[in-house]
Amino acid sequence: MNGRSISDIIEEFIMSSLDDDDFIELSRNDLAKFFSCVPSQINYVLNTRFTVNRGFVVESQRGGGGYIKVVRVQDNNSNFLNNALNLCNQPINFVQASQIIQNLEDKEIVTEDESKLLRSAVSTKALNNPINMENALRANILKQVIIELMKRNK
Amino acid sequence: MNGRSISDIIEEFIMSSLDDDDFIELSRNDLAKFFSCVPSQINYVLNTRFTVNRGFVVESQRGGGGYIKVVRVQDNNSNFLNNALNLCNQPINFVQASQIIQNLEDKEIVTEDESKLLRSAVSTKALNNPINMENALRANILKQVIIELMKRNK
DNA sequence: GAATGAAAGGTCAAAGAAAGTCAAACTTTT
DNA sequence: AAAAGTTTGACTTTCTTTGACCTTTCATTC
Repeated sequence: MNGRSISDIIEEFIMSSLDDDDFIELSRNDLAKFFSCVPSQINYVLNTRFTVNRGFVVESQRGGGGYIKVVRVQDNNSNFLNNALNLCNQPINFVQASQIIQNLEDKEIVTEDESKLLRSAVSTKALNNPINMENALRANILKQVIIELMKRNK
Repeated sequence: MNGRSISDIIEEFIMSSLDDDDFIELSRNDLAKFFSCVPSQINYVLNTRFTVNRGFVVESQRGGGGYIKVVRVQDNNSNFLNNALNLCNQPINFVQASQIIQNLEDKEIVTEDESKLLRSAVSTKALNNPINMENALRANILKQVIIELMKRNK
């Protein structure tokens, strides 16, 4: 039947909680209790309904005082950004990446400074070596970013 | 608006006590009493929030008349950048990277916008999967950056 | 001047409090 | 019947809170 599932109801609840605001913070456990479901159901709703493609980002923190934050990310350039985002579902070489970044700059979505930063973050140098070594890789990326920053004001 | 745990509140208190000054002296016991927590909670806050990477040094003295002194360390930009660069010669996890970026922002080397970009570029999400696949990885990084950009102008 | 006791602060590990993951079981749609 | 979508719960990870015990320093007292 096309009656609404509990997930649909939770989705609607979160949606209307968001209302005009750009974000909402909620407690996974409380929400689960409120809807008499298991906490992981909240994750299911979040993962299936509040995706980037639908214009949301979810952030969270565990432990005491933990929370889940649902952020709405609609904006004026949403078509262009969504396209770019979809391009990112395939591998992208540096030239392509650089073009994307150039477009961001042309549309004034990022400043020239920022586009330089981004280019350095995805440069071949930054991404050269890794064999499943997240931290080493990250270090390398940051290194490039910092070198770029050193070029600022002389 | 992300501050619900007692640790967050104590952090905020210390931060705002610091305000313009570059150091503040406080009594661990009094603070703990004030916030109705155990004294070691103060240490927890100090250890997790007022770290060197975040630009603080904590000094203390035991015994009668003991105290805890939280000092904001200042450092010129080129020193700081050099230090940061050196840090990048070892693997860096996201928390560490994030602290470095925060410092860049605090020192006004990057804008708040830029620091958000950078954080997203080195986020665990961005660097999660790779097995020596530069392009896929880069795509992933860009994806994160774009998501970040979507948050701009609402 | 050494011994002592109180007054700080320090450490560390266990317990607690969230949230995350993943796969199995179930339901609905095609 | 197969595929797709949903629900559930056991297990994991992360972050915070708490308390018992330790160390250092200062002020007395002998």
